[in-house]
Amino acid sequence: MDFDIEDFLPYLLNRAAESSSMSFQQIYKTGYGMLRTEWRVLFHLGYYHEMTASMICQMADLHKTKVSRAVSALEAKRYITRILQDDDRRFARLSLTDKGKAVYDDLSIQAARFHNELMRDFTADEQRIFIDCLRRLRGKKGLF
Amino acid sequence: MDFDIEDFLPYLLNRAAESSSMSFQQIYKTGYGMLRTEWRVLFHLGYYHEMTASMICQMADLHKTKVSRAVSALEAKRYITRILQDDDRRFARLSLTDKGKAVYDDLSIQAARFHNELMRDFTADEQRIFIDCLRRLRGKKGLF
DNA sequence: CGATATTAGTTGAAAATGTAACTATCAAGC
DNA sequence: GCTTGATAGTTACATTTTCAACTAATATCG
Repeated sequence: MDFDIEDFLPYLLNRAAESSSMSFQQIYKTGYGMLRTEWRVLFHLGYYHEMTASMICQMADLHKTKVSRAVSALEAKRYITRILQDDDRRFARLSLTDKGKAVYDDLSIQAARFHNELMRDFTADEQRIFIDCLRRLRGKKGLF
Repeated sequence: MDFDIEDFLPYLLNRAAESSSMSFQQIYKTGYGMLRTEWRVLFHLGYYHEMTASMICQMADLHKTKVSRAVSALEAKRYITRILQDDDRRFARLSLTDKGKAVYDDLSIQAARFHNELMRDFTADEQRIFIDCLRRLRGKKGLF
């Protein structure tokens, strides 16, 4: 039950997350002037094709104000469009423009390469367990 | 080489990190009015007893401005003291006050409990591999 | 139908962070 | 000892994030 600073899970996770995110950030930041949240929104739309802002909030664990601002920024860059849903005009269906799709295509290839690069040092078993642990952890909330 | 959004490592790491950090944040935030960086600085000092700000920067992967501000905040709360080093007055040796030590003692117990709670669902093997992967990842930089 | 409650999303102000320029102290070379 | 160059840490300013209040549209209940 002793506290070992170097093994404290939230700390380890944060450092690993920051370290990997900062590296990859170079690509979408210098390449396309996007912030992390914008990249997140973009790849959700690239992957799931059409979503509302609140769906993105839920799936990506992002606050609605962050998504709202990211969506505005992406719209200003002409990477996405919003179309108000006719039967419920509170919703806006978001999707990528051709330009946004091209950016997604480029970045998703680089993301896959980056991911594989990060994983390269791990054995297949390690990779499987690692990813599995992360997924199981992701959903855990409100323990304390 | 396909891009699977749900397995993209930086994304998984970020969500797991955020999820666990937000939970634990409740404790030091509501209990002691600290921010995440302050908690990080505090536990480094509690664990390593005496450090300079730049040592903390290095070990905790924190920018010096963040540490500088956290140190000021902790000092204002009377959790730490700084003593200028006599032979090199650029350095300040940071250490916990009794009050700070008490806070650390409390929080480190809760941190250990929290950590174990998070780990509980994993087998011993999974835990070992998981932690090991995180540690190995933490150091990786500048791949891209 | 009309009042109230929800839900989607936006906006403004305050807090936090990142960047870059700064001060202060020490080290090295001449 | 004086100039130049590092290093520790701070501060000012711009960007980003967070929090709370807000608008607009729909749902619910009498």
